[in-house]
Amino acid sequence: MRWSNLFIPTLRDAPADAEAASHALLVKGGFIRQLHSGHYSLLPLGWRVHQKVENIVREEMDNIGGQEFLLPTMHPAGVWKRSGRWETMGEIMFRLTDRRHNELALGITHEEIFATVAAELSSYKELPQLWYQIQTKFRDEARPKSGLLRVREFAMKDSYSFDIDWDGLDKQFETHRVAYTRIFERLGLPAFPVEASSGAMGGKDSVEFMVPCPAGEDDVIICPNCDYAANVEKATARLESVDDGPPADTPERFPTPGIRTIAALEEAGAPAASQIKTMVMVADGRITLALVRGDHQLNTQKFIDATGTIELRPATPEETQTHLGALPGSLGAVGVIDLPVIADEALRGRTNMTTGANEDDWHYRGVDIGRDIAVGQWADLREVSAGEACINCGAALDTVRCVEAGHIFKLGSGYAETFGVTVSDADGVQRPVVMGSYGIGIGRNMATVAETHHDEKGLCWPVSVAPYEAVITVLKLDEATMSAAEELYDGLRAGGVDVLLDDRDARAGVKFADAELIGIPYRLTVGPKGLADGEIELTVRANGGNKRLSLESAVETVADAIAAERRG
RNA sequence: CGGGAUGUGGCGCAGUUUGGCUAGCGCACCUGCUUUGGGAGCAGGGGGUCGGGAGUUCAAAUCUCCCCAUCCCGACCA
Repeated sequence: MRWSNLFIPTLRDAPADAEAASHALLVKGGFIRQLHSGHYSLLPLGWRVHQKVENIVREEMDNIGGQEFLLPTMHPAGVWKRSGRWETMGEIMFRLTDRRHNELALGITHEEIFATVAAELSSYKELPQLWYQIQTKFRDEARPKSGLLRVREFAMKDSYSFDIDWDGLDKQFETHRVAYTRIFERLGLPAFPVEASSGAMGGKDSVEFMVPCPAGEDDVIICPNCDYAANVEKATARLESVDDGPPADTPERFPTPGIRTIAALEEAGAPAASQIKTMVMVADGRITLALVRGDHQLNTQKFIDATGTIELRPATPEETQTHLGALPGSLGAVGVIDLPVIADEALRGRTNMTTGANEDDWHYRGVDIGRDIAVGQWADLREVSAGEACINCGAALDTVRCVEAGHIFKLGSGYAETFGVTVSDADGVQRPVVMGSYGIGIGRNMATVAETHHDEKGLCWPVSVAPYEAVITVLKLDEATMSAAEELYDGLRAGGVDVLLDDRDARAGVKFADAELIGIPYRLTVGPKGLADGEIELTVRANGGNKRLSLESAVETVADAIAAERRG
C-alpha cells in the first residue's frame, strides 16, 4: 500500500486520558479510536494487526483439529435461563427486548449456544469434537479501562471440546495448552500458565495464561524456585503453625474501650495471628460470617468459589448492627448460631484466640474455635501475599501484576446434561458428553503485544503481527528516487512481503518518526545520497540497528529476514 | 455502585477564582513562496452548539441548579 492513500491518523500528542502504554500508542499511532467507553473502532492499521492475531489463533486451532463456526451473538433468554446463567451472570450481560417483547441477550460467551448445536451428536463414534469460533462478545463491564485491555465489545476465540469421557477431555485440554503456548510464542508474548479459579460454573482444572504487565488486572503468585504459579484468587502457601499455649477453659469477656482494629487490639496484647477477624458478608442476600486470622485477608473470589455464591458484597454497618448487635471493630462469631459461619483453614484447631464480643468495646479472649464457634464450613479463604513460603518448595513467593491473555478449563458434563448433549457409548448406554472450554481475547492480545513491545519512540511490533512488515521511506519524490523505491516495492510485494511505500510529500523527520511510531519492523530508506552509491539503508525497528544494502540485494535480504521471523 | 478529576476546533492546552469588547495559543489542516537524510520558515486562510438543559444578569466559557459523558482509584483490610 501507498501511505499517501492510507488513513493513518497519527497524532503528535496522545490523548490525555490514555494511561496504559498500549492505549496511548494505539491511539497515537492511528490504530484505534474510541466511540464511547469500552467500545473502539479499529482503523485500517489496527484492523490489520487484529486480523494477524486472529489468523495466528485460527491457524493454531486448525492445527489441533478445530472446526470453525460462527454462532449468533444475539440469543434468546430461554437458552440462558435453561443453564441458569440468565440469573447468575447478573449485570455483566447486556439484555434487550425485541418488538414482540421477547427477552434477548448479547452473548458474553457461547457454552449454551454450542451446546444446543452439539445436541445433534448421537454416537461416541462422532467424538471427540473440537469446535471454535472467533466472534464478538459483549460484556457490560463495571469499569472498562486501559484502551483495548478491558472493553465491553470484543472479538474472542472461544473453543469447546466434546468427549465421551474425562480421559478424552484431559487430552483435548493438554492439546489446547500446547496450542496456546504456540500462539503466545508466535505473538511474542511472554505468557506463562497459572492455576486459576474456574468461577461459579465449576469445572476442575482451570489454567490462565498470564503476561506480566503493569496495566494488567490480575495478581499472580509465583515461586522463583520451582514452577508453582497461581492466580491470587487460587494461590495457597505454607503456613507456620502457631503455638497457642495451654487452652483456656472458657472464653473470657473483657473490656476494650475504643479498640476497633486488629492493630489496636494487638497493642492491647493480642497478637494479630491470635485474633479471629470476623467479616460480615452478604452472599446472595444472606448474611454470612467469614472468619480469617487477624493478620490474614479474605479473598472474595475464594469465598465465592467455596460457597457457590453469585453476588457477594460486604454488609453495611446498619446490617451488621442489626444482625450482630455491634459495629465493625467489635464483631465475633462466638455463640452465633443463627447465621452461617465459614472459616479459613488457617484457623482450624486454634485456641486462646481473641475476637469481638458483638458489643461495642468488648472482646473475648481464650476462644477455642472448635469449642466456642459453630463453624458450618471450613475453606481456603485467605489471600496469599508476597514473601510467604511456596506450598511446594518453601521458597519465598513473589507476586506479579499480569494481563490474563488466555484461559482454558474443564467444564465437565454440566452443560451437556442441561442441553441434552448425550451420545450412545459402545454399550448403547446414553451418556452426557464431557466438555472443555477455552478462550483467547483477540483485541486484548493485540493490546498486550503493544504493552510488551514498545519504546520511547512508539510501537515495535513483532513481524508476526505487524500491520506491515516493511516500510519503504522515500526521502525525495523525484523521478530517480521514486523509481528506485517503486522497484523495491514491486520486488518485495512479489516476494510476499507486506510492504508499505511511504510516498507522502513530507519531510524525512516526519516519515521516520511516523514509521517508528506505528512500529513497522523493517524500514528501507531510499534517498539520493544512498542511491548515488547504488545503496539503500535498512533499519531494524526493534534494536535500531541499520546497515546499507545494495539496491540489487535489498529485496532478497529483507524478504529472507522477514520470512525467517514471520512464524514468530 | 462509592470516591476523585475532567469536559473549550481533529490532538494538546490557556481563559473560569474576580461575569464585560470579535473566545485565544501550539500542533494538525488549506493556499502561495522558500526549504528538504530526523517532527521546516515566512505570509495568508478555514474550522468552535465553550458537554447538554434550565436559571440569574444589561451581559455567562466564567455564577446557580439539574442532567450527560469520559478518565483514574476503590468496591474484604473490621
